[in-house]
Amino acid sequence: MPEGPSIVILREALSPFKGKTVVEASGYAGIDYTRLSGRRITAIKSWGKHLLICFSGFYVRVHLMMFGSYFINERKRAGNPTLRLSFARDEVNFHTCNVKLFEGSPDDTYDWSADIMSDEWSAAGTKKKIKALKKNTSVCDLLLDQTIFSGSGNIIKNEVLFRTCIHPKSLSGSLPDKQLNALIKETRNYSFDFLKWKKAHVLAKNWQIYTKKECPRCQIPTEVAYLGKGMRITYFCNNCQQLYAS
DNA sequence: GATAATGTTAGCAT
DNA sequence: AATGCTAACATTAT
Repeated sequence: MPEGPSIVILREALSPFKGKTVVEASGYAGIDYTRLSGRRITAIKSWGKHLLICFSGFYVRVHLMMFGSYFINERKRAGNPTLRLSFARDEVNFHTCNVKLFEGSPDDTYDWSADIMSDEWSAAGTKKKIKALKKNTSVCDLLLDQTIFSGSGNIIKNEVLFRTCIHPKSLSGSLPDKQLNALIKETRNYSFDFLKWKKAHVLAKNWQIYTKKECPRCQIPTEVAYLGKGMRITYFCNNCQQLYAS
């Protein structure tokens, strides 16, 4: 389900629970659920694909992975939740996700400037991190690297490379400054389009290259390949996406 | 019913 | 020591 923008939607949906006290927590994540009982939620935050439910002195990280789902004041038909938070009048259920409790505050460990959806996101900081990478890092891996583009996923990768006319087999160290800047800027920009379209339930309708059989610019058939370390599916146009890999 | 898909990481191997 | 690869996990639509 989730790339960064989808987690922003989740964070916003849970924002009314800030200040509320957890009456009981349960599930099969294996965390110490008793820690949450009677504790007040101090903040609902997110970092990339991580949802952070914050309490005084600790926080719970929820990662929806590939198939995670959540239900607010309703329950999934089948299956037990990984995490259930029961409040006086409400209930939140998370299914099929990775849940972990951390001591301290998210500020201790998270680099907010890496989060493509954050107010603190930094283009300059992102560029600096990319420059520090090996020059032969593929742009496919780059756009899925959560320490650099926290929240970017496979859809964002595909659409951003198409929008910036960069061939997915390009290497980070071979990108001219102009293209590198465009890549960084467009990753954030598209992510906010993603958020807007996801909220309006028209995300897939606005895909230009992802899952497409034909390039919307050239009308020639798109290429499909499994690229990068993770061999993730990649759609691109061989004609209008320029290869930088000298 | 098989397949593949918006993801990550522990653990082993090099 | 650092890097790389694989298996594992879990759900749902096609």
